[in-house]
Amino acid sequence: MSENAQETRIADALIQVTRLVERVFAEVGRHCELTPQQAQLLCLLTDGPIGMTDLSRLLNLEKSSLTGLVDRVERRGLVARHRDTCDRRAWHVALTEEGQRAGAETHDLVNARLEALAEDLPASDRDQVAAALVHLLAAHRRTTAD
Amino acid sequence: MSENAQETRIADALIQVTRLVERVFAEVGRHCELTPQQAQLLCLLTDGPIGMTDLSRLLNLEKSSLTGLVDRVERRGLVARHRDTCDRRAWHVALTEEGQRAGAETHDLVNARLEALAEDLPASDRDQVAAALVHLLAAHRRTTAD
DNA sequence: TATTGTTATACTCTATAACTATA
DNA sequence: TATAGTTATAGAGTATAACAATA
Repeated sequence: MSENAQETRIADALIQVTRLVERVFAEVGRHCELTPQQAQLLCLLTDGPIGMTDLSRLLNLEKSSLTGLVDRVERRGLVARHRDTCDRRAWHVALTEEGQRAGAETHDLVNARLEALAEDLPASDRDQVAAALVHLLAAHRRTTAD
Repeated sequence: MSENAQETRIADALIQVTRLVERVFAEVGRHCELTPQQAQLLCLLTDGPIGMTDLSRLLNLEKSSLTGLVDRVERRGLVARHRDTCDRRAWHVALTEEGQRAGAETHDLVNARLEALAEDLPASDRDQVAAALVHLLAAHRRTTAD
């Protein structure tokens, strides 16, 4: 019974954290003149080019939805599509020079905001949350890998 | 340096958790024939009626955006607007009888999915994550209260 | 005057279905 | 046949600005 209450608290906390992160992306995005979705896309691409199929999986988007999102950001000159050298059907999405700047700024601001929240925690807690969240994500991956 | 890496891991983990929760709402919503946003709204309302201003704060939405969201769900007969007895400008949004069913099902499914992830954690970790997340959220509230 | 909520408008976001090109 | 990505379409979601009604 008390165990159940514990679990409910986790679900609630996860949902609230989600709204917090969404808000951070919205606010940082607005500061950079990006929609939340565009901000997320640019953040992902700061690690390097990603193929459309991988992107749609990472962002939980149908391929056609991603096409539109990439179109709009490409129209603004922030990303470019490059043909895959091995598979002529596939494309990689990469940041342009201007996109690098916007992406880096967005990425840094988002991380700074999220890290600032964690900074408030005792160092031991910080490690534990990170580890536990990673554990949680791994649990999900195992579930969906079925 | 290693501390910084730790913090970065938290930010990344929070972002990935966010995408996971978004996905859960999308999948559960689809199962209930609701959009992710409608599913979230109905989940919130399972605790009882909420005023428009409070809802817009809880969902991070401009008032006008919320008006549209509530309109669409009201058109489907899942919620109804009721005048505030004290303030004639204000309205409360409440689930209809049909909305109760949809909201309860959505709420239960979402919580079950999220709790299932946590179940995989050792009980001690579970408590710690919940506590730490709550701490994180409190840190944010303190920040925005300025 | 300030607050609550709506309307009007113009986008962006998104999924579904049908399609093209390549593997 | 299967996969990578696009196009067409329709609707949902969202913010901004201007507004109405009430406090």
